[in-house]
Amino acid sequence: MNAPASATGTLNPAQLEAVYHLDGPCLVLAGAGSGKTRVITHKIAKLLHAGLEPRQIAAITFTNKAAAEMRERARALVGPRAAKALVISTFHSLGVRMLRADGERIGLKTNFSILDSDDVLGVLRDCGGSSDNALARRWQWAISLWKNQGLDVDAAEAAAGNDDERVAARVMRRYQERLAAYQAVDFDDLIGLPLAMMQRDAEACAKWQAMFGHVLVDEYQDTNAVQYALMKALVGGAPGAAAAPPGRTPFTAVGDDDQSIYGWRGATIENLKRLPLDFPALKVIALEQNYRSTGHILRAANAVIAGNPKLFEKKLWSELGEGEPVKVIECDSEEHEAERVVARIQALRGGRVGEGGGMKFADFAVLYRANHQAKVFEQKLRAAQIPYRVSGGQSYFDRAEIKDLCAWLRLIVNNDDDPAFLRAVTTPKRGIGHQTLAALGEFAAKRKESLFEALFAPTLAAALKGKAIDGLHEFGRYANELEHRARHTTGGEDAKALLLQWLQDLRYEQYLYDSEESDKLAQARWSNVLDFVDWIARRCGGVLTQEGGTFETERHSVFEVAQTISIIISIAERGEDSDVVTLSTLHAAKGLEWPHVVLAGVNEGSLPFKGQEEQMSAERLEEERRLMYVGITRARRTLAVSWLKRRKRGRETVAGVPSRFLAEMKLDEVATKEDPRERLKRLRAELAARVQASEASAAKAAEDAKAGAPT
DNA sequence: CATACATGAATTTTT
DNA sequence: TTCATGTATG
Repeated sequence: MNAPASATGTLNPAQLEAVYHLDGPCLVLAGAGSGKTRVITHKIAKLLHAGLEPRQIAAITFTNKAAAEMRERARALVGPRAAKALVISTFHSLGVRMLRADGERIGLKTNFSILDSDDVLGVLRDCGGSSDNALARRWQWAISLWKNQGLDVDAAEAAAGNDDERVAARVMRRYQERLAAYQAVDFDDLIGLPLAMMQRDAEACAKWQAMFGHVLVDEYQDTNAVQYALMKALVGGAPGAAAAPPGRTPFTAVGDDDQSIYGWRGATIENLKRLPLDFPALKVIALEQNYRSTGHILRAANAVIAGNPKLFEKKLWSELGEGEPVKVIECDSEEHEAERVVARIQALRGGRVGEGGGMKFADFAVLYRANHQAKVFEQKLRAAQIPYRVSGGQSYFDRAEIKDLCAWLRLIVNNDDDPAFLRAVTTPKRGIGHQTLAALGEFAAKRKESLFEALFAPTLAAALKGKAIDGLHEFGRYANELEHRARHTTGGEDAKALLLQWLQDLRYEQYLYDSEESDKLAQARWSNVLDFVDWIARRCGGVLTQEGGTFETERHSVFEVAQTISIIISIAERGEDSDVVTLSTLHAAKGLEWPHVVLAGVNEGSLPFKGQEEQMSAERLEEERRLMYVGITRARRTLAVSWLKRRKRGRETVAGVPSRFLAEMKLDEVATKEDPRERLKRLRAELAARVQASEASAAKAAEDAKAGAPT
């Protein structure tokens, strides 16, 4: 989140009103760039002054990144001690916290596992008796949406409208049984189960309602039905009741209905509509002054969003002056588009256009509707030797080698975590094949035990051959030993020694070289593994050397760190300090800003997106329009919008039509063709770049990209 | 059983 | 164009 221009001093009247409304329910409609995070952090400071303890203030976000940034911003205001104690977390981590503390009240062991979506997919294939990944993914999708709507298995069955959904509901029933047996929960359960706990257990409900003196919810427009219910439960509104009594705990919901772009994953604008009804005392405050963008940009944004029906009246304005007009770029093809965008970046950096001279690469972003659009830009940027980063690229923790190691850690923490067991027992290969595992699985299922428990059953000998049993026992013995050792490490050095010993025991490095065809790839993966070890060791704490001296941080055992692994996993540093151009989807760009933004591929069919033979509903179109609005409002100083005259669809190339949103921006300018002189200059520069970028460096870049190394 | 080739389908994403 | 799944062949 960004320090708005007014960061130095005072809050504007609307912001002040939001900050000072401490005692009742409050909805802050924060337009794009209106200083939303400032309001939240100042309100936190105000609440502390008013006498609340830091631990009584909960600020809930959607991503770990947003939570980390908010804590950082709060720290600047209230100091490190208070900031550390504030409960700033995602819905999901708050859920984990509640379940680890009190999950036993609803029959969940305190060391339950959290399945990631790959695990879930595997379990679903199993439950549905299908090896079809696409089918399992559809089930996963359907089940997740049901859970997000607060439906249990019975309700889902009732809601299923067609045969596919009925099958999905049946799979869901077996899936839920399986989760219970594993003592595992999925991501959706991290919201749903704490809610269920509060609804079913009056004591737990009272405890958690008493926990917080004020609850703040960021990006409120992105909440789904279950998240809203959980929030209501926490602040003391009767969850799910038709006419909820007013809440006892004051809260602040901060959001922008015009930036609601996650309807497709269950977020519902109903939550905004219902807030004033569920909380009649609700104070609604709109933040309309924008501290980010210039007049031309803001006017285009307002013009586009005016095409949507309004929930709350709100119009952005700015004192930053008119700035540069929005530029429309008309392109022959995707390649042409990428080349022109690259030329624009180079021109602005060289200071040739307007007042935008001397910019860094990090001042630029290219935003698009779908991930695949990044590809051409990557090519052209590489050819021009411009460093870049692609949003939503494969995360460090999605990599196979990291997941392998995580599976081991999960198994140590929770022996009943069968997906983790299956992954750990087969990586590296230790002569335990699927025959053996199938037999073990059957045996365990019959006894209603987890695989790990079944491992040591004396009667297992009847079901399996001696050699297989020996292998399994050896594995089990080693896992137990590792668990024991992991519980008794103290601090980072100790942890590192243990983890390296473990990797050696597994012969994991050898395994990588054996399973990867090129040594170079194996090397890259091994270095990921070592990074992972360091990362865990750091989290285990101990003596830390930093600029300004050494610090002693709290020490944790490897076991303790492993317990939190799947939830903290995505906090990992993503190296955001380097000077690179950003390529990002519009969705991933929400909440960010850049001085110079290009919206690429703004064509009918792409934005608004339309699947083949899809009938576009009004709601769908409105969400696409909000997406366009989000894109426009990312820009501080210049905005360019490009569209394609020829567009690829599948194999064939079809005529491209500029997006209706382009007309809706009501730009005075006519679409600009490329100036012939500019074109010549560009082509010349490109030729030079192409000569310069030797084959070798291109090959290296390709190799790096393949190995997943950051550029 | 494993590899080679053909065919078909292609949003958005966090936890 | 690419990726993944399906079919045919050795």
